[in-house]
Amino acid sequence: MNISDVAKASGLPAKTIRYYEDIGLIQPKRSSNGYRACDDSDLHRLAFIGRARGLGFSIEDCRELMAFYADRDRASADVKQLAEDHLARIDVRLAELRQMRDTLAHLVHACHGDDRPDCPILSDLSDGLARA
Amino acid sequence: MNISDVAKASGLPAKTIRYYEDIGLIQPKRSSNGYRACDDSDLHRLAFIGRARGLGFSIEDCRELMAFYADRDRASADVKQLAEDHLARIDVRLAELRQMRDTLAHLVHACHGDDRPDCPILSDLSDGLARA
DNA sequence: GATAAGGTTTCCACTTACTGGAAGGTCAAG
DNA sequence: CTTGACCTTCCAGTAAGTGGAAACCTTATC
Repeated sequence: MNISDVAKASGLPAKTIRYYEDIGLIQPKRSSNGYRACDDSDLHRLAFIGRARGLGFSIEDCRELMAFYADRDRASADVKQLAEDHLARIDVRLAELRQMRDTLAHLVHACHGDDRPDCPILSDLSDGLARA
Repeated sequence: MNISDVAKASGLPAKTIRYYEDIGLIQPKRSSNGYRACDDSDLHRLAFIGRARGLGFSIEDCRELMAFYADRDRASADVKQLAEDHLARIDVRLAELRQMRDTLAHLVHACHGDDRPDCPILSDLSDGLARA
């Protein structure tokens, strides 16, 4: 398969696939013309990475997950630990975002949004009175 | 005020304040020794930026918000529009994160996390069966 | 006056995970 | 034989800082 075929099959942009090769996530063979010749295992790895990235795992996490996947003898506890750490980071980020959203929604609601210049959003940013 | 004083007062790292000057968000005067001599208006601007960043506004948004703030005649509708757009982006991000979190939590829960190699997390990443 | 500690300056590099674009080689069709 | 669609590499840029080096300034102490 040429790169655009794998791109279609994996759902990843060709550019991204080249990048993943650059950073050593895949090592596809090359055809005599220099084109990447991806096989099913390359596609499988890319799909794996795509799904892990879709769950928010970092590239380094993906590297580790793939190493875990390749090591048929590793303990599932190791994988679970990695996933739990990631989950905890997501929860932190979620809490932050919810807080932002609530404050922002409150401010947006308070702003009448008409032709007049008076604006509670700017007032709040300016004087730092964050009324929840 | 020297930079460390403003850092303390604004809650921003000195490095960040220098960076904000680099990109033109503030233009503090200089003392004869070359040190930045920040006045209250610099501090006010930094605090404003810090709060806007805390609400997740991008630097470019901050630039615009400060322009709005400086323009006493702009319509509050303009500010509200900017904030609403930002709120909408946050909502999208929140929905994505929640989806990630739910899928991930499900997988973590399904993984027994012991010494054995069998692991639903890796299985899912590998075969792409995302059972919600 | 010397020295040491601590604050400040600039500048350069690095981070994450790509993405865009340029210059050029390859392939299949007509 | 040319056209268009692929493909290649390499360089640069993104967001928003952060880390560190080398050098200058200030203040206190000896």
